[in-house]
Amino acid sequence: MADTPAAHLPPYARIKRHVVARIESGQWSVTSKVPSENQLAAEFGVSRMTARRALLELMQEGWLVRSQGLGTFVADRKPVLSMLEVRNIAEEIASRGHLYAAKVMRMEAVAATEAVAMYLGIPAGAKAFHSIVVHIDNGVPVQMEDRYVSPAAAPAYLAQDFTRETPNAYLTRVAPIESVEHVVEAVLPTSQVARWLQITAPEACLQINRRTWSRGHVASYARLVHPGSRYRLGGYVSLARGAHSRGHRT
Amino acid sequence: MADTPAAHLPPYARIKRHVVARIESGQWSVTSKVPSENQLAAEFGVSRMTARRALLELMQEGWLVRSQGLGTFVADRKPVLSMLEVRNIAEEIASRGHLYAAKVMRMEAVAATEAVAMYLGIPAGAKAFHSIVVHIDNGVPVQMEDRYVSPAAAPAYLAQDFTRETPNAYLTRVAPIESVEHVVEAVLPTSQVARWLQITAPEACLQINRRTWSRGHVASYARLVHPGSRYRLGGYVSLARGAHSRGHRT
DNA sequence: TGACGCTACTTGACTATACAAGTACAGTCA
DNA sequence: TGACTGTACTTGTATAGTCAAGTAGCGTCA
Repeated sequence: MADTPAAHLPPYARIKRHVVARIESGQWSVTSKVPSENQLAAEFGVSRMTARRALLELMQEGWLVRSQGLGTFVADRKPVLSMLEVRNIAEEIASRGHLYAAKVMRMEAVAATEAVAMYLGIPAGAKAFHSIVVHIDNGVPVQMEDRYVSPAAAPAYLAQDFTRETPNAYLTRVAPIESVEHVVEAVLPTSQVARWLQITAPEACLQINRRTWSRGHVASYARLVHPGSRYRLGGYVSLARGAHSRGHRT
Repeated sequence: MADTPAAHLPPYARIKRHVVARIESGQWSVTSKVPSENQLAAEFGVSRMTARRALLELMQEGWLVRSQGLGTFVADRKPVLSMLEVRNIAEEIASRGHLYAAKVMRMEAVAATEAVAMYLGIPAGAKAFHSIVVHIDNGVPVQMEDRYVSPAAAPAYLAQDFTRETPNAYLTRVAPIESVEHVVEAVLPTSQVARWLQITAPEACLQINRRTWSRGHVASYARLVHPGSRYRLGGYVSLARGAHSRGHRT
């Protein structure tokens, strides 16, 4: 798709089209760096805010991945799914939650941030248990979970470990995914996460925010970063924004 | 969820929290009007662009519905789905595509816009067949489809009708939904659409962009506005942004 | 070697302003 | 009555600048 003549597109849309054309033609391949806001602004003779808007929208649409201080990169995109695939994948996800082994890398009590508190249904600043869990599949780390658990709803087999802070990794089982809150695809792993997942290049990761329930209560709010598994979990089940009466995206 | 103390939230986030709190507490009910950008800016002592950002993000997150010239309204939201529900709904959608009757309200040959051309894989400005289809369920109009069909891929039973422009409504069958391109929920029906769907209040509609295939080619690109059916189609199957090598959101 | 600080560059947040474009409504006029 | 016009208000697009915050790379120094 080449740059076709104007057709009265506003500047920000023209920049979007330009970037999409470069990506689709393969000139800018996956994970390669995209010109910065200032570079695009200069190239198109617009202000930085206009170039910025184009890049932000393309990020939301899944074309790009952005990171403060690093830059903007071409995201890894997946094809549209048929209803049949949706059904099969939903089935698999619903059934295979216990298949992985997992290592808990870190565990500590923290004060819940605004977002975490909202998901857990506790006041902001209240104590929550934070653990970092790396999921292992056939010896390969495929998924990293940044898990927050409300103290009241902590399952028994984990609660004992929360009483002491343990820097050592140990194995635990993984709860099945019961529902998906929402999915954010525009994520670059932090250096820490990249190390855990053995990522070298700036590879676009998948970020899933999910909630699990225990005895009818919200038990945990987790963010998954999940670059290398067979199914890219969240991308397939990205469906619901919002929740019953609480919970949002910020 | 009341307005809890600051916690170093940037202004735009504080406005978002304020609006969400009003919605969740029921002070601002569904489809009721939200303060305008200027009103919020004055109330919070920020510039219009900052208030605007808050409203725009809340729109993307499904809290609000906006329309130029009209204003901003509280959107109708749905609960998070379990994997089980996803499976069931995907199954139903995949199987019930032929259940509806439909009326074609208008049919004419038009020049494809940038977006339509991209979806159909034809050059912008090339001729496409545009029809407006209203779907009937038990005598009630539940869905309106703004359908573009590439002339090369037009199915035989429709092609004959494309040769003549017909202002008269007539019944046709509805092709099953094979896949979903993406879903936009933040939509107010135009006055025309509202009339067809017999909507009186400014009710938030569901907009689905989908593509169907015919003999391996992209046959049509349709936008569905879908307020009243039992399952709110797109909201449940909103999953894939982007496509194989073409197609985007703008 | 390792810790530190500096610089250059990136995105994030925000201001204040301007004009364009779409909607609703009241008023005018044939 | 019906068509038209102007006004007020809304969101959409864009500018040009500021400062904050995060990252990488370099050199310095103990």
